[in-house]
Amino acid sequence: MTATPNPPATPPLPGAADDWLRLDQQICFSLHAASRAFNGVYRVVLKDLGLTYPQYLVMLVLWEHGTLPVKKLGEHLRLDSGTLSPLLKRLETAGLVRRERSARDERSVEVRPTEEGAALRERAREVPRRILAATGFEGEEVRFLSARLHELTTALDRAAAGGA
Amino acid sequence: MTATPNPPATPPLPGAADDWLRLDQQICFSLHAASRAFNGVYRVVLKDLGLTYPQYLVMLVLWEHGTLPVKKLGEHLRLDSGTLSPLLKRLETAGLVRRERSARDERSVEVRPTEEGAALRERAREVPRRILAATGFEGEEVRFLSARLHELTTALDRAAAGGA
DNA sequence: CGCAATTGAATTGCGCGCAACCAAATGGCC
DNA sequence: GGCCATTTGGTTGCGCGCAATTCAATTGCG
Repeated sequence: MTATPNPPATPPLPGAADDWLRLDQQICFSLHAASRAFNGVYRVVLKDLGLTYPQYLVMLVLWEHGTLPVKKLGEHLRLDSGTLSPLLKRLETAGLVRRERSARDERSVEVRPTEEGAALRERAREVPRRILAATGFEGEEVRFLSARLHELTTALDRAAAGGA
Repeated sequence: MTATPNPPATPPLPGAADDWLRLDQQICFSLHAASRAFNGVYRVVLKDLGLTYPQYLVMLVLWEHGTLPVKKLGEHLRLDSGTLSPLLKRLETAGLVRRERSARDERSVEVRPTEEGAALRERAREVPRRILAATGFEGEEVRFLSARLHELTTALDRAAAGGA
């Protein structure tokens, strides 16, 4: 399955290029697919809670830090207002958070979990265990993988920001 | 940064649950963030080619396998027609592929790279090297990470399909 | 003080990912 | 041949994710 018969036309670089391309395909596919597969499992597990995966991420941050302005929320999650604003509006409609303009800085919007939102934390306690079970990995492996992915993200962000 | 002062209210499970939750946050965040970070780097690198990341994935498959029906493309990429149909339509508009109903099975639509689409392969040869450089990882590490992510995807897909 | 620059959210537009639904073609069965 | 389930793509609807724009509030600077 991993054997290319021969590049049919115009290879301006030596054969090694094809190896790069194959490697690229690997990491391309595997990361993309893993991300979507994770999303799928979270979708199933979170259905009971009425949360999507990104909404769950938001609630995780709010459970840990309490009330936060949209800006801070975005920094934790690497998301901007273009993504967060409608998402938070939906969470508010669902009765899980409240959004109110800060008194001392009218530009800022404070996001605060409601009673219901805070209560949801208890129902969410089962989630991590079920996710870990779905991975079939040991906690140690997950931790390791996590660390690697974090390194990767840091490097990629630097590269993207640094121009190329 | 990873120190929770103390769970303020109603923990029905012993403290270990908080560790699960933290671990979940880790893998949650790291995978999600890594996926988006990768997407961001690809966005930059692929801009010259006029391709998005998923479009690049489609072209990779077509470059390797030649003409394929939409169904097969979807199997390679784990994507369904809901995603592929509009994407392929855009690739066709861009002049990179042609779509034509199969003669012997009118249900099937064959996707074939055009001359221009095939030619794009040469311009894409630089991409993998630039991506790998952006990761700051060695080829070996990438290979390893890829393999792990592939395992992860397989496990997660099984779990999602298997009901839980 | 007044005015420009900056900041924080919201909005718009577009592409992806997926579920749900639909239509046409095919193949099996009587 | 007629009737059915299955297969294959397409369409719709909704929720991200991100770039670009807009707008109000704030800050900084003369």
